[in-house]
Order: sequence, then C-alpha cells, then structure tokens
Amino acid sequence: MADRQIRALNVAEKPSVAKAVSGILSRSPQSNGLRVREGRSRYNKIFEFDYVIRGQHFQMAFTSVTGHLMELEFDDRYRKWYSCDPIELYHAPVLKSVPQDKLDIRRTLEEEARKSQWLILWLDCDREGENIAFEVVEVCAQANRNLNIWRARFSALIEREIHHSMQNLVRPNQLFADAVDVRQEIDLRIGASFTRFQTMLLRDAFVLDFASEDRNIILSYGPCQFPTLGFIVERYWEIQAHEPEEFWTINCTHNNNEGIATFNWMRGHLFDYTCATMLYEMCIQEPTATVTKVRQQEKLKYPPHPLSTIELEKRASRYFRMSSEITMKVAEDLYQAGFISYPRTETDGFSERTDLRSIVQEQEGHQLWGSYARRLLDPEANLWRHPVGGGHDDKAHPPIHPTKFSTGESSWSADHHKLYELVVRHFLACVSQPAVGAETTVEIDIAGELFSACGRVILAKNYLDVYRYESWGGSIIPTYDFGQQFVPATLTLDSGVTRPPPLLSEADLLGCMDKAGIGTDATMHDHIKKLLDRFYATKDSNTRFSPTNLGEALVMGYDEMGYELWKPYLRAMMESDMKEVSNGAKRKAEVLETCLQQMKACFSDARSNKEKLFEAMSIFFQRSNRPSGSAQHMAGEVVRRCGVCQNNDMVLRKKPDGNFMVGCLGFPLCRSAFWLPGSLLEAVVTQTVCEICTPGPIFKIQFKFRRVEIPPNFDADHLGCIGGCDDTLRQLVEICGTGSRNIPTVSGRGQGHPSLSSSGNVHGSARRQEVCMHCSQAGHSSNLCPSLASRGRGGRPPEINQQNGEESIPCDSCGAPCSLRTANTDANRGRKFYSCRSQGCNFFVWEENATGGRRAATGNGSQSNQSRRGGGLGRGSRGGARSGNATFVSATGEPISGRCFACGDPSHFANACPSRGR
DNA sequence: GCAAGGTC
Repeated sequence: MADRQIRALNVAEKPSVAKAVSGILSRSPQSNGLRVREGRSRYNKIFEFDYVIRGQHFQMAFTSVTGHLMELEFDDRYRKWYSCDPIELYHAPVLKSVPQDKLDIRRTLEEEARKSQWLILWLDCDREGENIAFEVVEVCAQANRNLNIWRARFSALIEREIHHSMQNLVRPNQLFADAVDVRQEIDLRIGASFTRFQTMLLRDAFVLDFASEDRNIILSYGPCQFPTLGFIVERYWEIQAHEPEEFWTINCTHNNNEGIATFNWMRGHLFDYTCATMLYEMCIQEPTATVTKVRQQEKLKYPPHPLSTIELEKRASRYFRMSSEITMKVAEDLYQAGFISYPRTETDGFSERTDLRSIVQEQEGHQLWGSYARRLLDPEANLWRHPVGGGHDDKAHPPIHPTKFSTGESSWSADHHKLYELVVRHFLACVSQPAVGAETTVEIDIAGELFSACGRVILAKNYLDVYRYESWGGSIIPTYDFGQQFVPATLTLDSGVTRPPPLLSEADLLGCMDKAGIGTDATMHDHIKKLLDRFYATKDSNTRFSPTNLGEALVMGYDEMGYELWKPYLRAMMESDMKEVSNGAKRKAEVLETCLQQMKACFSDARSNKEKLFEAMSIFFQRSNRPSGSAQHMAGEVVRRCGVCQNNDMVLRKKPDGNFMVGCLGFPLCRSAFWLPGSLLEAVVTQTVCEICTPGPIFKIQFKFRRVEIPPNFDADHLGCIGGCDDTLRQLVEICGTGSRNIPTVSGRGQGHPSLSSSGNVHGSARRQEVCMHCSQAGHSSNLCPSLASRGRGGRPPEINQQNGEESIPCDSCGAPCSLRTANTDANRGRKFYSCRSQGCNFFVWEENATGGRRAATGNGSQSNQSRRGGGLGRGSRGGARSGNATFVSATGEPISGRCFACGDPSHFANACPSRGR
C-alpha cells in the first residue's frame, strides 16, 4: 500500500493552525498517529500523519508559514531615499521576494515540496490568506514543477469542518490574490512617494523642537495612518470652532413621602431668553401641575455580542484605559499560552456547532465567576440564552472566548489578569439573559408647558451580575395617577451654555476607523500607535487624542491644497476596487494603472502646491537655517530649467558613489547632465540667482570641496554657478575631473550612441548626455564650446615679475603679481605653485605648469613631483616643450591629459592659458 | 529611513 501512497505537503498560515489541523486530521483511524519533526525554521514545525481522501491514501506533511512569506519592495536602484525623484516611485519597478528572516521557511517549503506530489493550502480563508497561498505556491512550484495544487476552505478549527474541507478540496482563487497585489502595490507607491516628499521637504526646513533628534524623524504618509489622523484633527477643529451659546430651560421638582421626582422640560432648552422668560412667567402665575400621562413598561438591557477584536480593544480602553496596542500584545500572550482563542477576528457571532456549554463548564471552579457559570448551566435558573451575533463573520475565526481555565498564572501582569477576566466575563455575559427593568414615565402639564420624569426599577440583573463593567442605573420616583394635581416643590428658570463635543477617545477612534474601513482588526492599533510614534498626535490620561502641531499642520496643508488625502475616501475607493478585482469585474492591471495614474497626478499637484504645506507648518514652527536634507542628499533641489528638453528642471543630485551632478528630471527621456568636480564633499543649492548667466534663473550652488584634493589656493568653500560664468568651477572640473569618470562606460565611445561624447564633462557616462556649461546646449562639453572659440584671444604672453626679491609672475587672470609658494597639504606637500595675491582672484598654477620661459628664467631648481617620479608628466620636465597634449597630475595622483578648453592648444591647460581673462 | 498586511 505504501507504494500507492501520495505524499502531500500541507501549509497553514501560522504554526498554531498547522498544529490544530494536524491534530484533528490525525485522530482518524488510518492516520498512524501524529509525528512531529523540526523544519528549518524553529517556529514552524512539520507534522506528519496518514490520511485518506476519497479512498486515496496520503502521507501528509503539515507545516506553516508565519503570515506573508514575501514582501514587495522597490528595485534596489530606488530604495535609497535620495536615489530618485519621489514621483518616479509611481513607475519604478517593484519586486516581490522572500525577506532574509523568512529564508529558513522558504527552505523548508522547497525541501518538502521536492518530496511531494500534492500541495494543499490551508491559509486563512480571506483575501490576504489567498495571497499568501500564492506566495507559497510560487516557492513550492519553483522547487517542484509537477505539484498538484489544492486549496482547503475552512471557517473554523472544528473537527467536522476540517474533515469536510479536506474531502472537498478546491483550486486557489487567483482573483482574491490579485486584489491583495493591487493593495500592496498602491500602498507602497503612495506611501513611499508621499513620505519621502514631505519628509525631505519639511524636516530640515523647520525647527521641530518636539523631537530630541529631529534630523531623524520621519514625516510619514500612509493611506491608513493619515485618515486616522484626519479623524483626530477633525474633532479637534470641531472643538476649536465651537462657540458657547447660552440657553435657558425650566426645571421642576416634586416630592412627597415616597421620594423626589425631577421633571425635565419637554422643550429641552431655548436659546431665546425673552421667549423662555415669558413661558416661565406663565408657569409661575399658574403653577399647578396636572398629570397627563403615566406609562409603565418592561425594559430589557441586552448583553453584548460575542467579542470581536475591535470590541475587545474598545472595551479594554473604556474599562481599563488600556491602549489598543497593549491590549493586542496581552491578548496575543494569552492566545499563545492557550488561555483565549485567536485574538484577531472580525466575527461577532458563534457558529451553531460551537459547544458553548463546555466553555462555560470550564469556568465553574473560579472563585469570582464560578458560581455564575454554575447558575448559567442550571436549567432551573433560566439564565441561559443562545448568544445573538452582530452580523459580522470573517469566515476564519470564532469570536474571542476563553479556551482554558485559569485562576491567574504567576507570569501574568495585572493587564493579563484584567484582559483574561474581560474575555471570560464577556463570554459568560453573551450567553446570558438580558437584564430586566420596570420603567415608569410620568408627564405633567403646567400652564400649557409639558414636563416629564422617569423612574426605573431593576427586576432582574441577569447578565449584569457577571458583566460588572456595565451598570444600569435605577431611580425611584413617587407614584402618580392620571389627572392627579400637585404644586411643584421648585420651579426654576435655569441657564446653561452649549459645550463642544469631547476629544476622540481610543474607543471612538476605533469606531471611526471601523466604520470607514480603515485598517483591519489586526492593524488598527498599529495605525493609532504610529500616529503617536510619529509625533502626529498625543493621548491624554483619559485616553483622548489631540493632534500635535505637526499633525495639525500636515492635515491643514493638504486641506488647503484642496486634497482630501487625510480623509478616508481614498481607502474606501481602494477597498471597492479590491472587491471588483476579487469578483472579476475589473482586472488587476487596469485597476493598478488607473489608480496609480490618479495618485501620480495628485502627487504632482501636491508637490507644485508645496507652499501650502510650508505655510501651514510656518504657523506652528520656526523656519530653520539648516540646509535642507534634500539639498544635502541631492534629492532634487532645482538648479535651473533644462536647456535640452526645455520641459523639466535640472536638479542637484548625489550619486551612490558620492559624486555630484546636476541632472534633468526628465531622465531617462532626457539625458542631459552636468557633472561636478570629483573633489566635491558637499553641495547645496542656494536661493541666490546668478546675475550673469542666461536663460535664468540659475541658482548658485554652495560647494564645499575636499581640502586635500584641490589646489591650495582654491577655497574649500565656494559659491558657484553651473551656467558658464564660473571660472573656478571650470578649473576644478579640469583639475580634479568629474564624478562621471567613476561610472563605468556601458558601451564604447564613438559608436554612434547619441548620449556618448568623445570628451569633456560627461565623457565617462553612457547614461547622460553632456550639456555645455557655457551655452547650455547639448552635444559638446564646455571645453569644446564653439562660443568660446570665437571669443577674443591673443592677450599678452606671461612675463616674470620680481618684487621685493620674491619670485612672482603676473596673474593670468587679473594681472596682479602671483607669488611662488609651497604646498603643505598631505597630497601635495612640498610642491611649488604660483597663486595670485589679489583679493578675490583665484588664479593658481603649479610651478611645473607655468610657462617654459618663466621656469627657465626663475631657474630655482625646484623640482615637481612628476619630474622627481621621473614620469615626465609635467611640462617642466619636458623642458618647456610646446608640442603634444598637456598633461597634469590631479591631487589624487591621477594623470589627466587634454587640451586648453579656452584656446584649444594641447600644450597647456586653461589655468595657464596666455589668452584667458584678457 | 517610506505603506499596510500577515504573524513569531
């Protein structure tokens, strides 16, 4: 028989389900018992047993995952915050993969799948479960292409149900999984784009004094967290907007030897003082009251529905002021230890098949509620009532109920005690009769005005005996008969003022989220916690939420833009889209495309309206003097309009290798780029507009160079322009090279690729097209700019000028004397150079690069590094030869060869060009 | 570093 056996791999969503289902299935007579062995993951064991499906013998291996096996992430290139413009995140490639911490589960699945012919998926029967099922399929099918794949559909871990689903296996539902794929992708793209956008925009622009280390705070945006914040802000604004209004009401009391009755004016209250006074005076003039109605009726107060997650969270908050986050942590502990059922459930009604009485029976021994449990099971007490559900069913889990008796464990905290007691008392309450009361309502007439009073007597407390968290007040009033007349003890005209609604409590907030479909039972508390962690909201000692300045400013900013990104509509729209994908009405790709297109447009609009966010933030926070994070990280501070495509801005960026460039936002459609010197340490776009370069505006950049990598007479700090007017920048590009040299050439030069250039600023990059910094035209670099070639040239040749015995030469730039000095930086120690003494002039030339005539004339024998090395790289070592390419050694020791970009002469570089600056 | 959804 063993030969005919099929081996099947069963996979559940969590270890507890694998264990429970294996336990049930292995109790059949053919199972040969239940064996357990370790898998690769310490949490996910493998259970083994035999089973017969419709006459076919199976050898079952039953293991589990822990929720989602895979994660959706952006392609590596887009993961770093400053790697791209956030708007690109609407199209950037995304990948689903198994994260590091789940690799061991993947190995178990692969190993077991290879040994199996069938795969049976026991994931939870909801959309997320179906999606996880397909993640499991992807991993298993890669290991074994011939698997026969089945889905078990079950709604409770009950013997009959589990056997039934095993005997009636179906195929997994791709549409359900697709719906989740849609949600994941939209959440990721929207969340990441807006989070990066608002964080980079605002974090460094304002003094956010609430956080000790405000440089690291993240101003996140999420389709669940923002609407949750929206509820808090909206209530807060409602309170702020409330204007107290005075009102008047007439109150009346009457007492006799039976007690006191307080009668309320049936008009409630009036805001018109004159009117209230007139009516009151009429009552005073004829104060005799006549009883016009006496109504007695039985009233029932019903026990709560069976406990769902949200109700558990709301009630723990209301009764114990326990946060939803703590509630879920403690509930998880109790569940793990087997004391309560699965705590993440939307179901608020018990299945007919649940053995409710045995759950009650287990609690009979408890000293606090044991006697109540015994009464419940006593038919004579007439206390039992089948629980009435609230109409919600997630088809996966029963309502939260006790699963094991405990009088309290030594490891339990006070919160564990409270929560276990709540679960037990709630369960006992919902299988109990409602409380019964007798209510008496009396109405009287005084001078035509009607008043009423109400009294209540509790006839049977029933469930209230065990559910001590709820009370039902009783008040006794005297007996009245129809037509009876009396004179009130007091008849007063009282004033009051209207009050604003209270701040939202945690229970209110959970209620709002539940109603609007924000989050799931398993995640709502996370969204609330996130608001506190992000400094968007605070919770006071009464568990009531207020927005912080930051939270209010963000909502205000988007509100001013006219976007309802902080309202729950976006989530509601996504939920309805998901439903349509689930039922096949819409295809996944079409929903994704439409939704992302809309959100991208919205993002783009929001970005162009960013002043609204700035204005809102300015109300609450001081502007900071810090350079913005985006500028620091080159995320895209605009430098100028792109002269090539004319369509996009060019922004300053820092590449992953540390080099800087100014690139067009239209990349990859437009590849124009300007690479900055490789010696650059930091660069920040300033608000200063260059007054020389056109077309403007071109914003100047504050550069900070690495001291040791630039010639000694250049300032490490330089406010420069990429528009073409900045000689210093040009010299440094030529001397130090650009970042683009470090990027490997994708294809060889000169192969006709339009983005390649034969030399110049972007010579190493096959990705970007060069842009001349002189004329802003594409196709050549600044050193080959035709506009420069036509400039007036032919100035006087350099001369030696001696003053006070010092060696000096006239400055090529301004004509002032240049002194011979000795470098003392690490990279160039001992090397001689000439530098201009004139203030504000940056002219500099290494001694060996000075003109041959001058070197010969100075004849001081100073030797360059190059000549000492014998490399023959400096012009000096060639004895002043004017033929061949000029060569130069950069500060990093790299030889650079080329020609003067000013006059095109290959014998020297521009910094030594005789024609420059004239 | 970013979302929300599973779960340990």
